[in-house]
Amino acid sequence: MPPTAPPSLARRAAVLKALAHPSRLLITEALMAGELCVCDLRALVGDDVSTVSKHLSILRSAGVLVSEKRGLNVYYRLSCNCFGDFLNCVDQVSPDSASLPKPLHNCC
Amino acid sequence: MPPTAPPSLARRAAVLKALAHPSRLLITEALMAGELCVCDLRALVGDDVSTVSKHLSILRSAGVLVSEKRGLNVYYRLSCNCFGDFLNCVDQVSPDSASLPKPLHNCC
DNA sequence: CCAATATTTGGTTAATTTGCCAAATAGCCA
DNA sequence: TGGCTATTTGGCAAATTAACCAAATATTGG
Repeated sequence: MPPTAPPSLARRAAVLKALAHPSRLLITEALMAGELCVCDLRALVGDDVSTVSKHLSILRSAGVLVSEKRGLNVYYRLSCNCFGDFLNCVDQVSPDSASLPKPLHNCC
Repeated sequence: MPPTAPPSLARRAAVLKALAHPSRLLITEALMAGELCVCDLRALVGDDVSTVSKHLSILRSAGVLVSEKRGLNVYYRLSCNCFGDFLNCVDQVSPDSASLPKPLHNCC
């Protein structure tokens, strides 16, 4: 077997699932500019702190984010800096294939 | 407003949600090699045909896949060819940050 | 040590998602 | 036309997810 095990379907899906929520994606996009503490992210998202904390927990256990406690605050940042390209691909997906005249070759 | 509206959070999240399921991701990966009909995909996934059809419907309405009917069969293919790079980013996310000794700089 | 602040965890309820079955729809050919 | 095959749709029960409140935990400073 290879030194790095082939990425399993479940593992890839878990990462995508972590990102597939508006609040969690908003958090991830915000962290592309640099680390933020939970209180910053709470203000950004607007939900209850406990809700935001659970979103962060999901992103962290999926490996998307890493955290570091400094004083009273916990700072979160992206574990990878490839999310820009990642989102570029997401954005290349057409707004809604059902609404397009031609079903094929929507983009790229 | 720009000719291409800025990609909304909800729109991006919807695309990711469509991909964030093991069966749907398996389908998407399989289609990277070229189009397949529903019966091929049913055999690949192993679920009931109606279940596979619903997965395909979700992927199509998210804009990830496009379909074309030829004869009795419906063929599905990717709307974009950027998914290879896309999955590379997903795979760069560490297996589980919680299991790593150091919380920072997991990858990239 | 005690109080104050920041974050996480537990628990509950509502909403969404999943996957199966059965039935409907569509295209092909005898 | 009638039957056959492929796919989609409707409906339902089980499982999962989301968001809130309350309570627990951790850290700093007086």
